[in-house]
Formats: sequence, structure tokens, C-alpha cells
Amino acid sequence: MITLHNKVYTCPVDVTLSFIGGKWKILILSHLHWVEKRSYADLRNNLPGISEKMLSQQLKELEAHQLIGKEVLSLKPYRVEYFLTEEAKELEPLYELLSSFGVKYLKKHGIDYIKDQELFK
Amino acid sequence: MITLHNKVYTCPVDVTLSFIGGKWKILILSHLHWVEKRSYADLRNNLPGISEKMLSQQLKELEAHQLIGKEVLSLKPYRVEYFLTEEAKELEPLYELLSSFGVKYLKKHGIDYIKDQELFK
DNA sequence: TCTTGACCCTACTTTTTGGTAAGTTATTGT
DNA sequence: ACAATAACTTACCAAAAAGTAGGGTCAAGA
Repeated sequence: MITLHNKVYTCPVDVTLSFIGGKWKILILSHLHWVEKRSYADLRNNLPGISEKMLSQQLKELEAHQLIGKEVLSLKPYRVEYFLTEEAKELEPLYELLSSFGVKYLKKHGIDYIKDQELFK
Repeated sequence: MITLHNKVYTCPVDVTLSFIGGKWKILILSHLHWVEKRSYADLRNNLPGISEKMLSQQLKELEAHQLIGKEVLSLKPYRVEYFLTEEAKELEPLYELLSSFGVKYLKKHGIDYIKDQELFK
């Protein structure tokens, strides 16, 4: 049992999961790990099904936990770019593993997913 | 977009997360990765806060997805043992990474968590 | 015999999470 | 001038996940 910031965690894994748990966070992180472009719209377009509410909410939380950074490119027309922080980059083997596990599973079920293609369409 | 078994997934990572997402699954898996003993009661005792309902529900789902196996040791007094399948063992770097990330984070916040100790008490 | 512990299941409620739909500011393109 | 796009926010509502509280069997131990 670990107590931190008034919350109780089972173990360190539990602590980590509190940052990257939920339906979208790992997806966003792994997305930023793979795709060069990373504006708000890029993310939205590549995460089919995410609502704007969810996207900005999750981005905000990831930012608060220092897993992503945000560079403001211009203010007058407000333009930003999101990127992984060094901390989130430590988790890169995770994105790779989760992906290859998924690809392998899909293959077993007759779906051939080629990573290098124009995805998410 | 991937369609499998009438569900739609964003990408392979999403597929994988459908098996190990939620509040308890990764915790259970990483537990089975570290602790030798793995009866129902062992798991319950080492996952403080989990309800029996959640535990058996999650175990059932993990079993259905072939991430854990269950050996029935005896029937008359019903005794079982849970263990990771080969598939779940492919995810072992994940348990390690999530844990070390958590340990590191805790250290930054003044908590020194020693993995080899009698944990979860 | 009475209790305890292992190994569950079920109905019900609460909390958390996610989705819908709409609105905002500002700019570029037609 | 008007529509479209970027980058959001907010209020409200539905669904999913999780928690509560109980129930049940069987066997060993006090």
C-alpha cells in the first residue's frame, strides 16, 4: 500500500496506471510516438471516435502529469503542437509492445495490419 | 480502423488494451508475474481494495482471453492456482516497465519502494 | 458443533467515464 | 460576406465500470 497525494495505490504499477489508464491516454501517447504531425487536429483525425471533449480533456491531464508537452506555434491564429516528454519516452517500449501484441493477435484472427501504411482511415 | 468480432478498434494498441484495460487486469497480471503463490486468496490478499466480485470477474475475463490459466488442484475442497499463459508472458516487459516507472516516480516524490520486501501490506 | 477460510455468485447502487451537442475566437479561403 | 477550419470549452446525459452487501458450498480446525 502506497499513499501519495491523498490517494492509495496497491503497488508501483498502480501508480503508473493512474497516469496512463483510461480509454484514450495510451492511444494518444502511442500516437505521438509514431506520427510526426501532432497538432490537435492531427490527433483528432487519427483517433477515430474520440470527441473533442475527450481529446482536450485527456491532453490536459497528460500535460498535467508531464507526459506530453505543448508548443504554442502562434497565438493570433492559435496553433499548437503536442509532443512526448522525456518521461513519456521512457515508456516507448510499452507502445511498441502493445502494438506488436495487437498486430500478432489480429494476424491470428486473419487480419493483416501493416503498420507502415496510411492508417486509421 | 479495425473491425473484429463486431467491435471497432482504432489501432492494434487499442486491440491489446481491450484485453488488459480496466482498473485491475494489469495489476493481476503483474502480480502473477512476480509472486509465486497464486491461489485466489493470494491474489485477494495482495490486491488490497479489490472486491471478490471484481477479482473473480476479472479472472474470468483474463481466462477467456487466454492471458491466464487456472489449474484445479482439488475439487472436494475446491482449490485452484492461477498462472500466466505464454501469451501473457509476452507482455512481461510491460509489467517491468510499468513498475520501474512507478518506482522512479515514487522516488521523485520521496517514497522509497523496495521491490523485494514483503509488499502490499 | 461452531467458526473460519477458500472460492466463488448475484442483485443492486454508486461512481466514473465517456458521449452529444452546442458555443467561442480567430483566420484563411471563396 | 460567408463558409470552413483550428483549437478549444461547457452543460447535460447515458453507459460502463466498479463498489456494497449479501448469499452459497465444502472441509478443516477448535
